Amino acid sequence: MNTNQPNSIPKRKPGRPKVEKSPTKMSILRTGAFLFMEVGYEKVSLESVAKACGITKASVYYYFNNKSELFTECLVAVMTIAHNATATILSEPIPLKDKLIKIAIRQMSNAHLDFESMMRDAAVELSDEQTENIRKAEKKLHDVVHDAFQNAINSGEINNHHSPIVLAHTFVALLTMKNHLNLKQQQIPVEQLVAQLIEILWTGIQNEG
Amino acid sequence: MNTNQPNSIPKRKPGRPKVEKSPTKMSILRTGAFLFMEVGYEKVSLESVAKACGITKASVYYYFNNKSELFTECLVAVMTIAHNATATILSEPIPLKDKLIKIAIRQMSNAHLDFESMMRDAAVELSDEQTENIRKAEKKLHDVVHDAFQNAINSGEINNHHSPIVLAHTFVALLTMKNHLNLKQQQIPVEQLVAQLIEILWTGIQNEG
Amino acid sequence: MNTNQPNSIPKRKPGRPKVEKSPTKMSILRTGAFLFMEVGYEKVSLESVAKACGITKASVYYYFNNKSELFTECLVAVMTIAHNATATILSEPIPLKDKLIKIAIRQMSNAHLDFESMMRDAAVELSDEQTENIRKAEKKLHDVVHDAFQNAINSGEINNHHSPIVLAHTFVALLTMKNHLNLKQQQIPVEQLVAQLIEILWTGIQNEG
Amino acid sequence: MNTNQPNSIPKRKPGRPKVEKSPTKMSILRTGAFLFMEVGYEKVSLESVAKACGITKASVYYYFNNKSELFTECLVAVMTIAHNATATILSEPIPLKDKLIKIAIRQMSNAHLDFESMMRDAAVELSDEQTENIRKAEKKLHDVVHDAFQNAINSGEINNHHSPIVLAHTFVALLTMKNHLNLKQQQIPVEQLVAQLIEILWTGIQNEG
DNA sequence: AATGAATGAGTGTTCATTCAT
DNA sequence: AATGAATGAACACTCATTCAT
Repeated sequence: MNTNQPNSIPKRKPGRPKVEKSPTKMSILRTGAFLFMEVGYEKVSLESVAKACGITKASVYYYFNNKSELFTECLVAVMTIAHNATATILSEPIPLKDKLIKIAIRQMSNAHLDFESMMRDAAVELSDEQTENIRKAEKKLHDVVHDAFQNAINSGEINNHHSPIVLAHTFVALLTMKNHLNLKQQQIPVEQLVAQLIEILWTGIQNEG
Repeated sequence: MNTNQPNSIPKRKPGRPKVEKSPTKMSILRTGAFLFMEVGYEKVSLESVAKACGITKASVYYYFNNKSELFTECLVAVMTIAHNATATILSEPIPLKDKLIKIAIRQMSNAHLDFESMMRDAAVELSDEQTENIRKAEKKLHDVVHDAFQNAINSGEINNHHSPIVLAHTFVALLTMKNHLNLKQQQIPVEQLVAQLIEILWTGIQNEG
Repeated sequence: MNTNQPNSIPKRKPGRPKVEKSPTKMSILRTGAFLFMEVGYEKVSLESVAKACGITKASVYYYFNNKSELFTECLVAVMTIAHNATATILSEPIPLKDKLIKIAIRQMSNAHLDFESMMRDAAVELSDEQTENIRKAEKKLHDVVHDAFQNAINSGEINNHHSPIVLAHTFVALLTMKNHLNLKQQQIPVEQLVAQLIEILWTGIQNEG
Repeated sequence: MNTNQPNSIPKRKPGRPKVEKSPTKMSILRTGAFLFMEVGYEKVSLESVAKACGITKASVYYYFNNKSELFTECLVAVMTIAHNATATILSEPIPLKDKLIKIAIRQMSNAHLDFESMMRDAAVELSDEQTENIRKAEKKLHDVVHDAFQNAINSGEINNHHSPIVLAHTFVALLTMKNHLNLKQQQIPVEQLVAQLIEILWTGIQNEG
């Protein structure tokens, strides 16, 4: 580009250039996501997020207009990551049952709250648009599981006694069990727990061929 | 009151004595239980409990030392009631599968939060003793289900591929699905949902005899 | 009242009886009124009101649900007092001109902001009902002045060249002049200032009889 | 820049030089003046000024050291403009009464806050020097009115019953009435309102010759 | 010349808790 | 038995101001 051509001087934006994806913003997102998943919407104060990032509350507001907006962006990020990881596993050339086990282990290893509980907690403060955005990200996650069950039904890998919708929800419901069990004394290793859960589910849906 | 005066000996009423707890205290317990189950620990203010009872905040403190104590007593009450109802159903002379369905329908018909989510919400504010008290009440509920599964295994009604502990937890985990599904568009009637869920579980554990 | 009659025991309300017009509440009202009139809505923080009363911010909230409610009650109180004082003066058996002077002196001696400026300041935060309440109290003040001018026109005490509406507003507008003059160096004694102002107004409206 | 190099002597443009102030600074001044007059000192955030100018908050600080300085310069500018306009009208060869009407109409047509209310709003944050600067600009406006009244008294156009100081202030006070009336239901056309107000004032001060 | 980043001080509001009555 | 009064600690959010780039 020739800056000497009088008619087409490409005006370089004045002032300090913006950093691509500000590390501070990323730090807030990561910390927020972790905290929200850990203790829920209400119990996370912006002060705590800031402190965990080593910055000030006001700085959080520099990047996010308010708490519900931060929450939304954090949740969408988490959902997107979970979706990608799940989709990757589902596309592997292994039996569905093994995929389900891998997904369950991964999910349960991430300490986090039950998704619906958290949404209920945040519900009153989220705008319709924000709720929709999170739901959209969540639906993508569900859809990828739903499709996997649908395909398995079509290919005869599992029987067609149950709608893939219910199967997907059942699978997700089982994933929350880790929280139920973890908080009590009986510490069962994740792998073992997953194995048993999937076994139960699988016996109920497998094709007897 | 002078108990020595012959005329004023407080005659102990014959028959089963009424519950000794003052009606006000009972009212607080009932209201608190409902509200806590409805919206969780943090979102229930003592002011709201008082107002719902038609009394003042200070009156709540007259009967309960603090919020966590009220919470504890409410939860223990709820658990005890649920335990009794469950035990009654389990003692009926019908197949285990039908019992599970009856229990599931009853549980899901009571709109309420996921138990574990609520405990996590309240966790930081509960003393160890309070947590233990609630857990004890909850354990009684689980035990009664656990015993039912154990008996079914012993009697051969279901297979012995899975530990009764996991079965009990799986069963309880499935019970929380109502919340997951209800919050979304697809409104499925409780009975139908229960039927499908128990069907899946049952196929996984029934004895093939 | 006979408390022995079993059917009509006048239940004495339980608990600590409420003080008639709580001195604390009165103190808040007085202090708030003074501060609001002195520096306007936004610049008065509830913290400052509380401190001026020797209590805590939370205590202010014990008596008033929020800032706008406190503001409303303060303003209505001020307006009511001003109305009563004005009405009293207007009912005295002296010439209208003298009444106007007395009113003006009283008004100007109370240091306060221009009423409309303050309302504009508070406007965005007041509910429609609150605004209406204040306006109602203000209207009573204006009406009593308006009626006085109307009567004077009817009785021929002043000419009928101007509508009583405009006369009332002109009179009130002149009352705000103290603020304009006071803030500058030229300190003119209130009485002298009032005399000149009313003189100008009066010459414009008196009947030449 | 080396001014010794013969080829780069910055040639001073012939004729009247353009206003030296950068267009950005002028934009800030204009926008600030408008906003301050519209909603007062406190309610104008530097963010809003910047956004209205299409620049950043930090840029405002590049041209003005702080908010009170911006306010001061804005107000002085407004006052100067008002002074010039008023002086122009007063120098026209028409009767004083007509001049007053023209001035009043012009003033009332510019939607803005009462000047004194705004000064009181900003008072605590202005340095003595800043306050003085604004007052000086305002005084020039008052003086030109004051002189007009003085001249009218000297020439016998109006009577000498009132000091020109009070007359000037009375005139200015009447100018604020628009705000008082506009905010209520009775919408009176500016011209009609002005006519009535000046009529009252005029009857009170005219010479009966 | 102009900006992105960051902050400290303050504001309205809520709520569990205490205490004298 | 029940209540009115009062409080301290926390929280979401705003804004003028600073500074390196």
